[in-house]
Amino acid sequence: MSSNSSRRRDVTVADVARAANVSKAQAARALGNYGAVSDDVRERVLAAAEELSYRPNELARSMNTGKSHTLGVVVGDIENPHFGLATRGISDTAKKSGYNVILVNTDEEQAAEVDAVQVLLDKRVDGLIVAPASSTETEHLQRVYESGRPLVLLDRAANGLLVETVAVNMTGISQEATKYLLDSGHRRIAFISTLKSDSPFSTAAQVDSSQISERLDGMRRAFSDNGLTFPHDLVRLNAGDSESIRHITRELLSLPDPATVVVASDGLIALSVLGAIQELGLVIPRDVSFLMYDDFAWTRLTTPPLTVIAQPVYDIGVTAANALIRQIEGRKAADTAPALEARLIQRGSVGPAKVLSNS
Amino acid sequence: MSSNSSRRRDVTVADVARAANVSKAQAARALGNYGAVSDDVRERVLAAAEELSYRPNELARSMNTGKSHTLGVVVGDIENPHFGLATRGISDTAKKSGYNVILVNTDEEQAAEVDAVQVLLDKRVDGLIVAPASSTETEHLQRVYESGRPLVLLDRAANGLLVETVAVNMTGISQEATKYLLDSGHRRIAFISTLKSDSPFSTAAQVDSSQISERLDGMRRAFSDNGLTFPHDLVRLNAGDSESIRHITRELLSLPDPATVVVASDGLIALSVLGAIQELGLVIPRDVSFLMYDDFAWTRLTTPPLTVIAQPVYDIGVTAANALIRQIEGRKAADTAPALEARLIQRGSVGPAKVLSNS
DNA sequence: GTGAAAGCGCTAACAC
DNA sequence: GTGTTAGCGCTTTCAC
Repeated sequence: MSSNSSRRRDVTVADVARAANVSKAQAARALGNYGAVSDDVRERVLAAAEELSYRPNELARSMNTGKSHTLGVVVGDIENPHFGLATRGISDTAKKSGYNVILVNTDEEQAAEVDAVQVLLDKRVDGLIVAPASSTETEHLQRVYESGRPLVLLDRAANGLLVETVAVNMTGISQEATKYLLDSGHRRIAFISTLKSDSPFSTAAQVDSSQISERLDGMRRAFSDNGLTFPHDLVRLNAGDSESIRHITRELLSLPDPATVVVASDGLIALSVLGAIQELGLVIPRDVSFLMYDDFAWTRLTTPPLTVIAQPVYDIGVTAANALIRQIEGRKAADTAPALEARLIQRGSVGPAKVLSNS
Repeated sequence: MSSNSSRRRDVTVADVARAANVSKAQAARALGNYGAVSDDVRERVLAAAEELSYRPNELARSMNTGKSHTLGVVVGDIENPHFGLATRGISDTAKKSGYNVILVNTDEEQAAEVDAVQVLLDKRVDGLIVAPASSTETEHLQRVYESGRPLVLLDRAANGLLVETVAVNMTGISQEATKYLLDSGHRRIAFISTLKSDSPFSTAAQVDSSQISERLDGMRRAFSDNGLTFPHDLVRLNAGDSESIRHITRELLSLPDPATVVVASDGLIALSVLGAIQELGLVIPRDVSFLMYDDFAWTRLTTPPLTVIAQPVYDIGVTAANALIRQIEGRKAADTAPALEARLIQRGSVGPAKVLSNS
């Protein structure tokens, strides 16, 4: 049986080399399998390594090669199943190509994101996947880009940044969904997002997130296609925590000219909106209609099941990871652009608009 | 304006030292703020660093210090909101203490877990948090322990491993919940878990997960407290993907002596079980009762809202991270043991047992 | 094929 | 306080 148990210090190439009676260089070559090594030497080295249960120090290795075989991922909220799923896609894909993943959560705080990117860079990750909290404050991403480190944006584009971005375009689907709502007779369509924005929404204002601005664009188009005017007064940004979302929901539904349908911009928001509607004693879709982004399993279990805009979230993660790895390994973009498209799934939460009592 | 933009090579302490007209050592001391440095020198160095936009190479730093300021986290499935939340707790806590988190997903595969632990060790993380896929195959964890690297187990204990474990004890709550079911007249109580197990469940068999065996223990106790026999035939392990769970559910509900209540061992399973019940056209709790582990927001939105066993998942993450960091920094355990307890939340999914037609 | 020796960017003894 | 000099564990010239 092997004598020494692993005590304090780790065993190094030098130890292995000594045990195998070869030079450190040869041992290193055999272990890292690069360069030229005779079969004889390789065998002896590998045997010795096994015997000593040698494990390379990846830190030292990375320092020389400059490669850490690690992908840095920065997301707003890992607790949000949307990001959970996307992260899963990234992680699975990374593993398949021999990469690890460092995950940093930013709480959707700009400062935290800047920090996270810096930390990851300092750790010399081979590349970064970032779901930027803002589409306008992007100097930190610009720096990454300039430093030459591969970077892929997830879910949201960054203004003026020529960086590969993996996201489904939301304009079309939003337009389609809105048309559907209009066709059902709805005119008072509310939209709730947690997006942090300085100005409460106003027509001209550039919205600080490509995802959200695309969705709003789609809504606007659908309205103008029908010769109607988009009800800006029903757009609510800055919806924060659950309580805030509930409050907003109650308010939207008790306006003099209330919303007849509420669109929730993600699954977390949806839960709070639905909670509020439930508390108000309103019945979907009789009293109010409901539409949400993202399709999770629970949306089929409510009464009625919910009408949603489903996104291929896992695939977005996979695609982003593949794109990043391709960049890292300096390969050309594949010509087969995988179609990432959202689609409207009509279930039971959208009904005809409630006829107004007056007129 | 500063002349050189960041081109190829990174700027190093040597560069900064040169620019500040001091020795490399002094520059390093000032930058890493350790050792003795005069105010004058510190200022010059910091200014130079700023000017050159110097960033320390954390890899090099880690190699010397042996500390990477990084926590390795190994979970079965980040897509599962249970782990999403726990991870969030870990991540928040880590950040607060200046640690980063490397997340590795194992798909609940033992081999992947062994691998993940090894990779993290190779990357020289300061410590590990692992939610072990198995309570019995623990050699890899044993090795971590022996190597002296701090290790904390999450959610599940490992047999014979004297490692700090953060998990709520499930026996008591399971007993309480089962008593509640028994009091409601249920005798045919089914339990579904995705736990991978060699043998289909049998009384004596040691179940390969502390979490699950505790839950089963609790059930058994409640039954014997009432002088009843636990219906082992209704325990289903190895429930795999969604389709498998649905199949199992259908089967349990169509036995000659069918289950009158189904207990789902986590949120993901619950979704499939509920889907199956819905497809069967059964109504909860009239036709069948339902109980699940973990309390997510959507459990309040179904009709009826679901009765659940809530665990402080986020806090489990927080506690685990704190414990690990404490170990890493060599501090003593805090005497204030934070109580992590699960509790039964009665909502509407458990009703009186359906009276059997025969007898 | 092989080995000696020079780094990678940083920290840490050790003198002064 | 400051500078000099070794390393950390590995990869990588560069001779032989």
